[in-house]
Amino acid sequence: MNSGFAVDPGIARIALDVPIAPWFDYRIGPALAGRLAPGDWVQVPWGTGRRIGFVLELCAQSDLAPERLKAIESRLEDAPALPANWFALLRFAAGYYHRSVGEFALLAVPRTLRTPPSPKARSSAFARARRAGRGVGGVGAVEAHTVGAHTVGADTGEGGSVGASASASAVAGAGDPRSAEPAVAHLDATSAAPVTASGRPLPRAVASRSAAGQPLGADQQRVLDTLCASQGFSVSVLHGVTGSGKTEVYLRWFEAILAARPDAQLLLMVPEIALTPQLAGLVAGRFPAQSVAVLHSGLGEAERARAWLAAVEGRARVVIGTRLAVLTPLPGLAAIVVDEEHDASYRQQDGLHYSARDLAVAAARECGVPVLLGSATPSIETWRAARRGRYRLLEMPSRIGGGALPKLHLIDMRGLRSESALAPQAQTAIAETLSRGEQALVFINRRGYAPVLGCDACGWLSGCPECSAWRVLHRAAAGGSRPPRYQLVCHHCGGASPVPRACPECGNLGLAGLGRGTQRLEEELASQFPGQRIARLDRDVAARRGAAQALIAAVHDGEVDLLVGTQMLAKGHDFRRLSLVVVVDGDAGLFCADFRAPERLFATLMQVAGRAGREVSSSHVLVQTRYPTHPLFECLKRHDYSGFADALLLERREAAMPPFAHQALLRADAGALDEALAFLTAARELAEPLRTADPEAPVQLFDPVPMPLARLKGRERAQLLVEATARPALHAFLPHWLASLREVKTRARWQLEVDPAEI
DNA sequence: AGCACGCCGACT
DNA sequence: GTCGGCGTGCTC
Repeated sequence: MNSGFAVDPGIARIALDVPIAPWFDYRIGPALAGRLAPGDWVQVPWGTGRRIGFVLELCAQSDLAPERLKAIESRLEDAPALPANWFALLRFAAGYYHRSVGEFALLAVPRTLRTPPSPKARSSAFARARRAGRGVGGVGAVEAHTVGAHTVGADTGEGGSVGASASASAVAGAGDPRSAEPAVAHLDATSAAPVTASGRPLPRAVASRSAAGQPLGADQQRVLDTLCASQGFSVSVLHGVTGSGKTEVYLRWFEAILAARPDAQLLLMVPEIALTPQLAGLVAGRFPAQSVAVLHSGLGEAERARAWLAAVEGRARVVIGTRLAVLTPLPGLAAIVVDEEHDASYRQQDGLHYSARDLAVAAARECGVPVLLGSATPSIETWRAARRGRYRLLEMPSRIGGGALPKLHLIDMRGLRSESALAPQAQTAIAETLSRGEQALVFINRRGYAPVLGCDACGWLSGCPECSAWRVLHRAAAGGSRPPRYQLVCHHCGGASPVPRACPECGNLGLAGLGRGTQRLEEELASQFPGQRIARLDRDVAARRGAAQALIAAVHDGEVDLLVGTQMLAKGHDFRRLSLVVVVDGDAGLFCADFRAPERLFATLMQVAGRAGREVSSSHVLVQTRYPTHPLFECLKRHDYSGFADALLLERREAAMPPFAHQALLRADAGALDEALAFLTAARELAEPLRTADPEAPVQLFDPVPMPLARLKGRERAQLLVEATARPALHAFLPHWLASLREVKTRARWQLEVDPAEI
């Protein structure tokens, strides 16, 4: 500012959860003049109602005519202050994903706290959430579900034997907040040397001691020492095999930071809701329960508001959460861990698209703190950054306690004509495993009874009327002795229909389910292995609250011999008596159109293989495949993620595909495919004068095409891929393009996705 | 995105 | 005669 005159900030730019503009200008009335600052929460009139938003900045003038501006109604006096580093993150997110700050800001705020209070409410939503939080602790919701020692101690996969056995005693206290000893209190006073937010190196003595009291393995200690020496912003990748004890490293690092700086806040991000209760239970056992806050979409509104406020007001030391948690304002943020960083659930797919993993790195940068990305199979983007030296690579190549990784065998399914889902070798292996009193897991990534119902006379198949997909044959829960009932369910729109008595095309009565899913596999196994206790876990089973937890507990208690399930089983659970894993369809996605499919398959197989043998003497993984010579399996057999990823990077570089190209996807949907395609064609033409502006860094646009799942919920969908070899070129092009797209008159709905996951 | 208004079919 | 379907249009 070179003006000698004070600017009269008569206008406030307000962030609102409305996607039509990056901010909205409001007049500051006399009552609020001089009392408003960026970061303040305000209530403003909006249309016929009112909304809650934040002050982004104050200014003297608006682009809008003064008579179109409304005045701010009030400032929310008891709302928490929002840290500046949070706004920096929001600005980055809004710029990167080309959305408004308000959309990201208000997405992160629990609904109860951003809903204008009804006139009859006696106290504010903030006051209520604070009252509820006092004395109960942020982790309250977790304790209620996971006090049982078997559930908590045994389920946290990466804890490995160190973490798991340690938690058995720690968690006994976690159920009762009064007896949960604060882990940091055990650390000696000399360790309390204060460090700044960016952190001076911590004494080794601090890092190697913890409430768990068991020594770390050499790999773990080396990684921990490196992490504790981190100063300021840095990105580390913890590449550790399943069972190498990554969780224990995270917790020791957090303990060390808190010992040096008791007011620090740590963010632990986890991929799935299913994993949070177990992990939260473990963490609550290691830190004072009242200082742990859990944030995921499965929480009730009140619980969420309470945990969020505890985090925002700095009362929570450790915040555990799923992807949404990355947008939580944390005034004392000192470090971030992204566990299973490759996991697809870090990507928000519908509505506002973002990668929570990437935003975690951005948040760390904005706050000047270290971030750790942990995985047994890092994403290819992360792996490349590590290979280039942009991220620091930390390796934990072996299981703790010298445990052996499972031995992997391929079963060649070519020429095998069997009614059974399992090859004879697999059946024999299961029988032998069960006879030794050990457990076996059969993995099939397809839920339901059969993927499609078909007519054997005319070839009719059970298509979904709303989507370009088959309706899957599902067996409804059998009621007592009644025969099982079936229905057809679309896995995309959720639409269900009764199974027709006869073929709707030709009237033939011979309708049959084609192929198999978890339900049919369970049925087959029951007849092949009579007398064995068989359990199934998939999304249908887990839909009932508490069912998944109960089933997992039963497996741990040895009440299950044979386990059938989908992806859900592959994540995090550490089944110590499990010595055999059979993958029914090891080829799923191997030749899929999506170029990321092999990466996902490798991660899934590696993960499901990792379930086996953490406590048995030897364990085996059998992968049934029709392509036993595929190089992916060669790497998998050697547990050689690096080799696989390096080869993949080479391929991607030659094909100029991500991460060597940067992409954005314009998606449109309409009642008719032509409408969606017409919009995208117009969009492509509008891009022409913009993309040639800089011939040195070209942006390339492909032809508009129908999406792989062209029809969804009755809407026809199409997409247009935009690609550039340099990210700045792409991001320079997009704002101009988006501005011109907003002028297009179309009935199609559209949205831009930066760094699309699937193409 | 919400949430209004507005114009046409099956119910108390 | 109303309730309610979702098409269109606006929000600082």
